[in-house]
Order: sequence, then structure tokens, then C-alpha cells
Amino acid sequence: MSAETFFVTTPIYYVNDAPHIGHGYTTVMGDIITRWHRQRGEDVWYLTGTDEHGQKVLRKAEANGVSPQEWVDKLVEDEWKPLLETIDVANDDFIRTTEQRHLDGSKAFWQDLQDRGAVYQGSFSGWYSVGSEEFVGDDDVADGEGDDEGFKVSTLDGSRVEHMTEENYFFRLSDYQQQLLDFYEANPTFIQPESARNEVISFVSRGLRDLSISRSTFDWGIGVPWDDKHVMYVWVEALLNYVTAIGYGADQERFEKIWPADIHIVGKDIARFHAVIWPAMLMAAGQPVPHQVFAHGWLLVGGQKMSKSKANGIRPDEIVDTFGSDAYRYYFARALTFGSDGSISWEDISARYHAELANGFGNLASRVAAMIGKYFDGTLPAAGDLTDAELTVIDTVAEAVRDADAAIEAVAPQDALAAIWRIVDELNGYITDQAPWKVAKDESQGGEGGRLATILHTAAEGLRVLAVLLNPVMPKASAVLWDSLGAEPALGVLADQRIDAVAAWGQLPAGTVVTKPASLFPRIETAAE
RNA sequence: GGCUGGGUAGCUCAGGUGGUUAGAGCACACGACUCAUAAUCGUGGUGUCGCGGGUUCGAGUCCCGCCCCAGCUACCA
Repeated sequence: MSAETFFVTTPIYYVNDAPHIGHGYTTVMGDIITRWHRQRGEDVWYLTGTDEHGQKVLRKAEANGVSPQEWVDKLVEDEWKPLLETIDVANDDFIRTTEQRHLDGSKAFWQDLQDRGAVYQGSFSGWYSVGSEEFVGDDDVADGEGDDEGFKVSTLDGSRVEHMTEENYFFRLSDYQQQLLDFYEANPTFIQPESARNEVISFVSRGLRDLSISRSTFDWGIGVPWDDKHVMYVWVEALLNYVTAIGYGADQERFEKIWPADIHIVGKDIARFHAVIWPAMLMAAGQPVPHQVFAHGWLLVGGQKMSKSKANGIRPDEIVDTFGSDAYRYYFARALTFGSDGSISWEDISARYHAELANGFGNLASRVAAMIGKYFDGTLPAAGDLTDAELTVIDTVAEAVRDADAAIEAVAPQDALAAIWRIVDELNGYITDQAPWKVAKDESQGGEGGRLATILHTAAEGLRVLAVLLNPVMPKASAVLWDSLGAEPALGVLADQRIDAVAAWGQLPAGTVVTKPASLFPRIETAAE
């Protein structure tokens, strides 16, 4: 058996357009899950990338008077890779489907399918739009009206369609219906959440048809290895990125170490490709199937699905420019139930930023550091005897850590953050109750091991835990906090702090240099709109 | 049409297998405090739980019917 690698993927994004907030959402969630697992000490690999073949890209490039390769190169460099910087994503790899490794790997995979008898040559017939030069799904065809009376038209663009038949290659998807159903039955968490699982099972139960997996009417794609008149159907080719990126057909040892994927994060619109076609292809190729496909919901703005055509999109860099990447990451993880549709709004982002990040967490870090500076000249004092108040803090922290970890295990980042925030609330309450500023007026309670020292040490320990737990979600602020606690010299690099060890109390040694950081989340007075 | 999910306080949402006066956060009001980012802490009200029936000692939670929203019902990705 292969060594365990926790392999997380996002879909590879179709480069037809510029990235929007939904792409950022998917990628951030994958990043949060990845970073958390990394801090559990697991061997983790996080893959994202771009899908660059297909007729739409070809036509877009032609319309812009450049070659498709030039077109995708520009989009990837100018739009897609910068997005990762913008939202502070630490992916381990970025695969482009125009890369040689993907070309080679895809051909190897196809050859394996062919060798195993999973592919045959047949004819595909369907409605073809001459105007847009592509096949149109049956559901997108309607009777024409007016000038198109008597003809069938595409409801997508109104162009006339005609029934056409094309020779191409087919994948024997129909052979896998029962295997898939058995697999879903035996692996209840393979497709999550339940709503997505229901739909997939319902779909497969109705029967599967073989899938045409090549095209011969254009050539912007990867050639079928034994027949260069055909290119691979872009969807099938795109799915292969998950294996071509990790050495399929080229580096067997590496491939076996990383594959299968532990979680494919996808939007619910593409759940079926990942939960039906993809495992069937892997079964056909004799490869293990992924552990889980997690389908997240839509982002709704004003109750409507966000889209460019509705002009209700909010650009990722717009949010990041105003609130920062940490707040972007926090907002999507905290405010939405991963897997369900959820409402977002600028007002809500701003409200949560101020209430939860600035007033709640940021101010907590600020007040603790300020008092250690004021009462102990910035040197963390040793705690004295613990009272029930401290024990309550310690218990709250331990329980929150357990709950947060369990929530990540269940792919519920919103619950993890809710659990972590119990620590923020507990600490703010604890400090107000203990009123160290009053204790400080009593000479007898000062000094190392005194009551004042105990309170501030406890608060600092709480912040230490928060920095560790929030690092996967808000790496920038967590790093600032870690630094302000003077934790690194004693405890090491923040990213190396383990989740399973974080709750152990008293890790910050006395004598640590605590400095008051610039505001973690300064209030945004100019929050317009 | 069929199937899936949802319709719960002003807003965003929790509410396994039915059980005391239906919850959280935000917002709002009042009070406390002053270490802190005019931050923090405490207290407080509000809900025809989509509509109409039914089962039950008892239903947001089960059954029937209906209304509304979203999605799926394969080759645009």
C-alpha cells in the first residue's frame, strides 16, 4: 500500500473568463482544509489549476485574433495565477491542461482505457448548431418562432440547429451503473452533502448511457493517441488533471503515494461529472476511486445566484482590497454552511468584519498585549495558582479544539470557526470579569506569580491557541499575533504548531517578549456601499 | 411533469429518532466598566415555526393536500 497523503483538489477552472468570487470561494475552502490537515501533521498535497482546451476557448481566441495558446497563456498569467496571491492560497501545485505532463498523462490514461476495452468507436448524434459550431443538449433545443418557424433552435443563443451524426469514440459508462450504485451504497460519504448524493444516486439509478468522449470538428484539445483526427472531449480530459498532475503514466511511485484523492472540492453544478463519470473512468482504468467528492452550494447575492450576466457579482480583489485576504477567507468559511447555498453581501462582510474580527478577535489581542506591556513592560510573567476562572478557560479551550477538529473532519469549516470563536468570547469575558486593571492597583497582587500575572498569562495562552487554530483560516493575522506573543523563539514556527497539541496549557514560557501589534483588523471607517 | 433540498425573530441561520415558557449571532434599547481597535461585559422584548387539514396526552419536529423558492432530470463547460 502507498504512504498516506491527504490529497485535496479544486476543480481546474475554465479559463474562458476572468475569475470571480465563486472561484475564490472554492479555492479558499480547499486551502483552509489543507492547512488544517497540515497542522495535524499529515502529509498533504493541494492541487488547483486551469482547464484550457475546448471549443469555447478556441473561439474566444479566434475572436481576439490570437492563437488559443497565446490566449490561455495570457489569461492564466494575468488573471488566474494572481487570484491565488490575492486570496493567499498555498497550493502545492498548479496544473494547466496545456502542459506536457497533462498531454502525456491523458494519452496514457486513454491508452489504458483502450487496452482494457472500455472505449469503442461509434456515432454520436444530436442537435448541432452550425452558427455556434457545437452540439446543443436536447433540453436546450426548442421549436423556432417567427423567422425560424419550422426549424429547431438553440435556446442558448437562438441559433438554428440541425440533427447531425458524428463518428467518435465512446466510453462504456453504461457498464458501470451497478458498480457505481454499489459503491455509493458502501461509501455513504463519497458524495457530500446529502442533497448532492441524492441527486447523483437518482441520476445513476435512472440508467446510464455510454458517453461520447472525443470530438473531430475542431482541434484545440489533446489528440486521441491512436487516432489524431480526434481530440478528447474536454470534460473527460479535464477530469484527468487530478491524476496527470501527480505522475500518472510517468512516475508510478509518486502517483501511488498521492492517489487516490481524499477530497475533490467542486461546485454542485459539476458534482455529477465528479461523482459518476470520474469514478467510472477510474474503475475502467483499474485505478482506485477518490474518497470523497464534496459539492458546495451557490453564492447568492440578493437572493439570486451570483453571475456576471445578472451584474450582481462582487470581485474577489474588491473585497480583499477593502478588508484583506484574511477577512475574505474568514467570511466565506464562517458565514456560509459549506455544502449549502448561502447569501452573501457587502454589508454582511462589513458587519462581520467589524463585529467578529475587529471588535472580537483583533481587540482581544490588542488589549492583552497592551496590558502585558503596561504592567509587565512587555515581558510575559509566570502564572501563579490557578483559580476556577482559569480552569474554565482551559476547559473551554480544550473542548473548542476538539469540536473544531471534528468539524474540519466533517468538512464543516463554519462549525470549526464557531467552536474557535467560543475561545474568543470566553477570553473577552474572562478578562472583563477578572478586571486586571483593577487588580493592578493592588500592590500585593502584582509581580511574578501574582494574581495579575496569572490573569495575563492565561489570556496570552488563550491567544497562543487562537493563533494556531486560526492560522489555516487567517494566516496573515495569525502570523502577526504569533509574532506579537513572542512565541516563535520558544515554540517554533507557527505553521508547525500541531492542532492535537495546542490545547496543552502553559506552553508560552515566562520571559517571552510580548509586543503590541498594529491592529490585526483595523476598523474600516470608509466602508462604502 | 418526476425527483431532491428549502420556506423558523428586522437580517443571516441552528433546531438527530415528536415532550417543559422555540434558540444563536447581528441589529436595537438600557446598565456596568475603562485594559483595549468609541472596543469589552451584563440585561431585555419581539416570532400565525409557508398555508390548510389530520394522527397524538403532546408536533417546528410524523401523515395528507396545497402555495412559494432553488437545484437535478447527461454530452455548454
